[in-house]
Amino acid sequence: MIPPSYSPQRIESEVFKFWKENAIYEKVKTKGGRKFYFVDGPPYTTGRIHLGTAWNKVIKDTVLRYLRMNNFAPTDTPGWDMHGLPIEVKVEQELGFRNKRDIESFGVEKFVKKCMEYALRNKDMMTEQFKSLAIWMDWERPYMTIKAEYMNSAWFAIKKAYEKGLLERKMRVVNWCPRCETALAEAEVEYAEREDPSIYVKFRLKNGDYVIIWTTTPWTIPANIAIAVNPKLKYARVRAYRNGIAETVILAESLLNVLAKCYERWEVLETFPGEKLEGLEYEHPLAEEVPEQENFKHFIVLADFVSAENTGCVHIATAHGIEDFELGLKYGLEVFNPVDDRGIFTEIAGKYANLSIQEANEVIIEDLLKKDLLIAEEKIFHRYGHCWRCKTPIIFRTTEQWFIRITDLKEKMLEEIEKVCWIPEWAGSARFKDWISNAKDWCISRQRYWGIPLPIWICEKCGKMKVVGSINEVPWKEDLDLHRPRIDSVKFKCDCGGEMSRVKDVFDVWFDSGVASWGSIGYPLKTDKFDLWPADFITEGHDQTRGWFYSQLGASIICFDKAPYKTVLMHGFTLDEQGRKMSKSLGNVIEPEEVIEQIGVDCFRLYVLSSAVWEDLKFSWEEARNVLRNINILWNTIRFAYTYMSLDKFRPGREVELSLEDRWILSKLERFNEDAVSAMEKYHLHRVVKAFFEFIIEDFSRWYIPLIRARVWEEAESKRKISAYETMFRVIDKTLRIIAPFAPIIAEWFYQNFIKSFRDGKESIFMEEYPKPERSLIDAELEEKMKIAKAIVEAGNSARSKAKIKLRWPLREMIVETNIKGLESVAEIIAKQSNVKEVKFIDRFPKELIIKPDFKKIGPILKGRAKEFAEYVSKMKELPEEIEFDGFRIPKEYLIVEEKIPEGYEFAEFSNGKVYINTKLDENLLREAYAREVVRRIQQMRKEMNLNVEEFIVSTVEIDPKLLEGWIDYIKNETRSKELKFERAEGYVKEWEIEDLRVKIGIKRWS
RNA sequence: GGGUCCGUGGCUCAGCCUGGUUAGAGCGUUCGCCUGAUAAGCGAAAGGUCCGGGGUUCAAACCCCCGCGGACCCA
Repeated sequence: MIPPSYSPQRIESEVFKFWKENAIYEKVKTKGGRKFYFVDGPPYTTGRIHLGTAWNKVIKDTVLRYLRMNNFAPTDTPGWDMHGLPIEVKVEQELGFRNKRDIESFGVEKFVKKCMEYALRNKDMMTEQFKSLAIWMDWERPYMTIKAEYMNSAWFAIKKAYEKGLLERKMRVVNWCPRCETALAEAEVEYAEREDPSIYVKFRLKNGDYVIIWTTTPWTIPANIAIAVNPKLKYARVRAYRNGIAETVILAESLLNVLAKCYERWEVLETFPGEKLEGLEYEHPLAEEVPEQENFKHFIVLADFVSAENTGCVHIATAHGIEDFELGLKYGLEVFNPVDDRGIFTEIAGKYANLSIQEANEVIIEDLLKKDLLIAEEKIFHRYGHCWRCKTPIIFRTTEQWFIRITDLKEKMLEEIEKVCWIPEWAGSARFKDWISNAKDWCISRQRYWGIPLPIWICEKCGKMKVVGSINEVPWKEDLDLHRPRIDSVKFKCDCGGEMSRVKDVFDVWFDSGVASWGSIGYPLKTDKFDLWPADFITEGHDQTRGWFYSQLGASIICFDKAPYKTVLMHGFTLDEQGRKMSKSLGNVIEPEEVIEQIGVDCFRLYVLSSAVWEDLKFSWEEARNVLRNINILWNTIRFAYTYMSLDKFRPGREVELSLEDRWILSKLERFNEDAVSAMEKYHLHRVVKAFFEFIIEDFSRWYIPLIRARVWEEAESKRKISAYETMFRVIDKTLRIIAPFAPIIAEWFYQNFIKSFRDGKESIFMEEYPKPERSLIDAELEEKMKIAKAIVEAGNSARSKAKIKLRWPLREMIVETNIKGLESVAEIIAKQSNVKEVKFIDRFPKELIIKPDFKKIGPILKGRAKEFAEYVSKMKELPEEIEFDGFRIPKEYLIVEEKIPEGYEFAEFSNGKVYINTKLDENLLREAYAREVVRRIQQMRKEMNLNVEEFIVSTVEIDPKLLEGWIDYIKNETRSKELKFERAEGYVKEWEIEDLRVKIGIKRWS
């Protein structure tokens, strides 16, 4: 039985139950023989999936189901990314911790355990959410980045890097979070608007002149080592006056206006290129406050990166800026870093010791002011980097970190991405290429707890280094857990006799997922599945350009000199209806559950799969509900077919005589099939969804079913009827299989409840093969003709609506004026759908022309005789090239020509011509019209009485029987009336108005 | 500041790669129709500077260049 209306929740629970009880997933999983290696990009275990994560997995599931139906047995191990700062921060919040000291005193072991529990709990919650989206993956056996086997895969990679000389420890400026007290990767820095001080400071040269610098980080001045100017830029030496006192200052010539912030007037003494300033020595502005600074020489250096902004002179603190540091390497400048891990000044900062950088900002500004070195103090709003987890503004600090020399691998990486198939193409050729070209060495060390420990041991005595590439080198065999702090207790003997201890750091969490292409199959600990590598297919959002696409490529080049994936589908982001990011602070987050509750899993899937995969998806409730409406139509069409087929105990496979519309819909079906398959080859999932809706709504529901209605209502067994069943069955059967990967629940449900009521089948639709198009059934010419027929019917409707004649009223004739030939074959269809008795096709419908002069044009020529001329031309039946009128020669351009529609006709245009309908109703037509009006009303009353479709009735109609002469049998037949009497209405009685007649109709059950 | 993508009726989008009838859908609006798929369905109408400007071309929503706006990534 097919219930009258589509209830997603109801069929979901039935199908989920069916799948579970019969272990369908397990059976389908092992069905195919062809190998396919898919790697799931592991979602981070935040605890809740959001719209984007849901979309991501739906894409994956659709592809996997498609592959399985094509006899592949794709790997479908789901992954979980479970380490890292985000979880540490969450756990810290739960425990009310403020900093690392709190963790240390709580105990690292307990803390790590908490993190693990938290990650596992979240993983379980998210698993349930994914399952409810009908995602068929191997949920019982996921890969997890926290498992020893997986961590081993990361160690393997780092060992490889070490062996290839790609691992190095070096002093570098890194993004540093003073709250989390750790280095951050580029990818972990989030930019946001922020207010900072903006100050202009005078630095006194040894010769007494001043150089003016600008900075938004006063706290970096204690670490100042140099001033940089651009060698090519023009600088000016200026005498500037303030309160009558003059001093000499230097800054970029084009930026002299800055002086107005402090000086009343000034005069330029000389100008010169920046290179002239090189080597000039100056006094550190806070020399007294920071005595350590006495140890350094301060002088002006040259740098191309200095631009003509602010003052054109840049204060350089080698410890606090990437460019500063690099410049320092070039000039051999000292690195003076007075700020500790927490962002607090150390003892060497002199006066500022123990102040945080924020506190120091104020004190420093005050000191500069006191020393009369501050030219101006302002505020600035600018974009500034923040820690992605705790939102603390990051600082730049020079620290010793572990790096992978990506810069050495760039060439190879660029070469390898050329071999990858990117969808869309520009994801690789433009976006990813750009990112790699700009890639810097990868800082892989983090000074944290919850992560894969760096497997690097260093001898405390001789400094020798040992990189452990395998879990097998760890002395314990049981209860294998490589996490901190236990791993920290492992020591190795050095050749020199000393003891080697592990470097305390853990891996950047991006490194974890970077090894997924072999970590997910347990390599190198297990080798049985490694022949699958590299991945045939992966798909993630475009944010993963810098993330997983990149980390995987880097790690893979290190280990295997080869890209870890063959095809990458890059999908978009989910945004809100206005195209904004969904975020808690904006309050515009839409939960997947919310959507599913409203429209169901299938509609959710079809909705997210309906827009171009690589484009951002602006979530719209309106559109989402529209999908539900469309699926409802699918439901109704199948229910329509089911009602009659089951009434007639239909079995497919009987001899048929296909009529025109049958052949047409089958042609459309095969075309849909072909489009679906070719779209899937390119992973253009959205094209399949679009084609599906177009086929079902436009072709099947709106056109085919109305055309065959009369055929399926026939009482007797007829070939015409069977052919319609046969056709519908084929359409539904194939369509369900085509769409099954996208809308698995409804497809399975109809497979069980519709398809299998009429033919034998497999246990599940997912054991069926994906349909292959039968191109021989595609008939382009027929499709074209039908398209025109549709257009003609629509034009006819339009003409009717102009003439205000209802479709229910039959018309004598329709005249189609067109130069298209061969439409006779669709004449019957047009006639039926337009409710006209006859359709004629002609090249030219004879019409009277109304010819009028264009008075604006002839007026000036003919003057007073224009009226006479108008009368003359109005009698003309045709339009000549030229008219001779009383000695004038009037070209046809001076005339306006209108076509007069013959009396009793109305018309409308269509793509290839015009459609005229004869609007005159003769007696016969009128009687038929009345008959149909009566039928319509009796049907309405039958419905109101809740009569069964097959039940017979007795009808009584209070109307002059002459009005229905010749149509009595028709009425009886249509309404299943055993008797039709023209007398006092009885039974269920209703009074109706048919045009201007009042008619009482009564019906009652026949017994 | 740089890279990539996107910009088409009130809204959501197709078309663009491969230039060529009158730029298509759906939603919404207005008017109507249909009726045993029916707590559905269908049609018609109104509504478009195809972001703006330049170029190439016989011809540009489509190809090229320069702007503007948005998203993502980077600086």
